[in-house]
Amino acid sequence: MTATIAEHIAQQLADRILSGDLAPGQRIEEKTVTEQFGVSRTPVRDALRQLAATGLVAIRPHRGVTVVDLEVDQLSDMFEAQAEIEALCAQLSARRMSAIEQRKLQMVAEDSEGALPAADLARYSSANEKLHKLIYAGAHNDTLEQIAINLWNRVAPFRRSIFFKFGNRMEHSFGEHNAVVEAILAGDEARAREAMHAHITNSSVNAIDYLLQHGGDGDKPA
Amino acid sequence: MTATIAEHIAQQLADRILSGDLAPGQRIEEKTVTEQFGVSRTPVRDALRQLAATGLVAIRPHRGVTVVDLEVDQLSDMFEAQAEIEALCAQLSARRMSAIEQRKLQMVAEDSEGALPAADLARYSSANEKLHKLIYAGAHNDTLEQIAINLWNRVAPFRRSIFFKFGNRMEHSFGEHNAVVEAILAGDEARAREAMHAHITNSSVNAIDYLLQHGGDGDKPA
DNA sequence: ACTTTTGCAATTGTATTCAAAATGCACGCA
DNA sequence: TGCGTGCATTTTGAATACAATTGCAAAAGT
Repeated sequence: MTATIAEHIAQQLADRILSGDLAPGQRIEEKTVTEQFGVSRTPVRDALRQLAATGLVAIRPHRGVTVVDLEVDQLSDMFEAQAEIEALCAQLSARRMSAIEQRKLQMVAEDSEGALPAADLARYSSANEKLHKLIYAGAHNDTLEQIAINLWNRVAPFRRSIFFKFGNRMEHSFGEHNAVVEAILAGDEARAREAMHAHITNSSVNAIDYLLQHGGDGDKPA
Repeated sequence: MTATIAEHIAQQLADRILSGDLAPGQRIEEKTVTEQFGVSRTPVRDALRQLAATGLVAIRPHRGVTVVDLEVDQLSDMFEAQAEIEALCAQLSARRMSAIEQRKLQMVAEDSEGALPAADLARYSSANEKLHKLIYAGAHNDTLEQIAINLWNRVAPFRRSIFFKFGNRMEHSFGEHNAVVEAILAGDEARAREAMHAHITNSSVNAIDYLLQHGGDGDKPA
């Protein structure tokens, strides 16, 4: 159960960042984390270094740790990169997915459809993440999968806060997903690539617009 | 000038890994590093965590730190990912490079040509790295650039040891570079993409072959 | 009243100490 | 003679203590 305290803390903090519990721009003091987990500063510092490396937090010497808060143009870069990377994963998935993987993809797509009538955002969001990660894995390239997951995590805090503000986005998203899934199941690499590229690009537009309106700052408390 | 000791150590260790001074698979003991730099274990540990996050070293709980030594199939994945990522960078470079960036690219290409007659591997290797990194930067996407640099660093120790064993590879490499550069200068996205993809793939073949012959192990001392 | 400077408090960076896990070796036994 | 168990050493993980840098605030000077 206990790999190492530092690892455990890193995992917990990452979850809290991804879930939005810790908002972009928010400060993370070592002392606070220390008290919350009842451990010394050493494993906390280790954990924070790990998170910094994944890009979830930023550490500035003598100035402390903050949850990354991206400028609009940085986020644009990240969205573009994600569009390209995911498009690539979709293409490779169309080429390499096994029958079992394809079936799983179908099942998740169908599950997400079930969330539409009830406008169940939480359920759709969960299925959405599963679907994308299946496509990462379907590319059958661990390096690429890691890159894709990392990108996903880094933009997650921003996409999430936006996704819940544009309800109608869910239906569009579903339609785009279907296009991607169909292309993958048909083994049509080019179409899978294009469909995924369009999907990520579309879903990015809302996020960018939203951030432009709100001055690039996240939903910080004070 | 003094950012922080940990950062400094991380930089130094990274250099030693990339230069091949620390070979893949080699163990890195905290105590040793401690003595070499004349500091305590804390900043050394910080540095090692940073390196672990970039993928240059592997840390296994209670078992110490080693320079990453990849299995053949892991390395294959990495080469494939690199081919795709660099191809993407080349494509975007063809689309977005400024006149100044294009000129720099030309200059580096010409410089690398100067290394051919003398079979100056060190000089060619240096120009080679510059050329690739110019293309990363030319894509005008910081996220993508970081991903590309990270991939480059991770495979560098393996490419390097191979590059010096296949002298004739240099001329082929130069020819492929020219194809990429020409396509970028012409603004031909598709051709730039394909040319770079072919280039990385070709240069990977030797590395894979070499590693297969030598049992997947690096050039460890003992 | 405003600007500048200086000192204090808080937080991070570094060193040192303590504890726990893992590796290697020796001894004993089959 | 070969293998397994148990102990000792070594090395890493965690906790604590110390130092240095930063940011703010208060006070003094203009």
